[in-house]
Amino acid sequence: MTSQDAPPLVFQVFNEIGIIEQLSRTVLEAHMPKGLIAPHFGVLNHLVRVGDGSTPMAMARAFQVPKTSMTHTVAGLVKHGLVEMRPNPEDGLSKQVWLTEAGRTLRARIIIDMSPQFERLARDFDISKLQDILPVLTELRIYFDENRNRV
Amino acid sequence: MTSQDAPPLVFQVFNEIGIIEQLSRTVLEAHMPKGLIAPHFGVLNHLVRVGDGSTPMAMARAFQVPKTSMTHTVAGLVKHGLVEMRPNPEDGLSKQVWLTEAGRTLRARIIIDMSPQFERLARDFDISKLQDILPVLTELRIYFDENRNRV
DNA sequence: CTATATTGGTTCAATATCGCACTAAAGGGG
DNA sequence: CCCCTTTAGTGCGATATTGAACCAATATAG
Repeated sequence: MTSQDAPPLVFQVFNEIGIIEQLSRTVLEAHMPKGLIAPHFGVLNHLVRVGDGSTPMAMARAFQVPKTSMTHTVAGLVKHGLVEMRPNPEDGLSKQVWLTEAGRTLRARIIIDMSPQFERLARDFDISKLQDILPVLTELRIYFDENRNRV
Repeated sequence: MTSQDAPPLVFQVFNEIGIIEQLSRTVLEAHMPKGLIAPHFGVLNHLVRVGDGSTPMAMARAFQVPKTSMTHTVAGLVKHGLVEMRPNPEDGLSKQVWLTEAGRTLRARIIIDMSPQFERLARDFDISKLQDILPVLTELRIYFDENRNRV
């Protein structure tokens, strides 16, 4: 590829995805209390949706981040009283992460606070287009996930 | 939204986008020399494609990052001899960022190194689907960009 | 059972991100 | 001109990310 060529399709897709990710993350973080950022919300949301009591390592795998990053993120949530760590009764090695009431409440409040923006997007943007791209994005994500070691 | 509902469509789309962004960034960074990460490539690539001599502030706006982040990224590129900073001849305040030969060469080499992965993706994945989603992603990115202050 | 390998988690250090505060240069009334 | 606002860039501090090294608990091989 020279500088004159249009970038390859795949390249363009990842480029747009990168920008959208950044802009949407900024929107999310605008609705989070000081000291908390997107990964904190990601963990809270995961624990609500999948059920709490998960281990840090399981979540590190779910989010595809190094375990040290998850340690740090969970520690931040503990510091803010949004989750609790307990020893895993099934073994003496791993731990479990449990939501506190404050954690559940904060997650719900953030979603409620953002809903007007989602509604505006739904008004201004042809939602059927999002419906169309979602399965392709999912397929692409799964492809990457499966080929993580080779790609 | 309660924890029982499926998350709203928009939410799911951003979720997939976030994961894909992370996985593709990891792939890119696997092809970068030690000490350089995705934002460094982003700037090199931008300077090749749009033309060098751009100012740090213009690039901060292009990438939608705070100017302090761009200062830091450009400083890293300077330290590695991939770009040069020059005073802007049009005013006494701003600066210009120019590629060095090493910068051009590195950017080209990274793209060449990644091309087998792109080709495999093109083989394994139905590329016409990417063709279909690209305009929607672009539209979504533009929507966010335009509503950055309100959303 | 013992030795070794694997696994979950933390600590530490290097680097990244970004808000705040600051300086210097422009630009715009008056 | 002078004052005031805006703009580009930097320094600094707080927090984030992540690889390397480490520890403790398990699992496995012999």
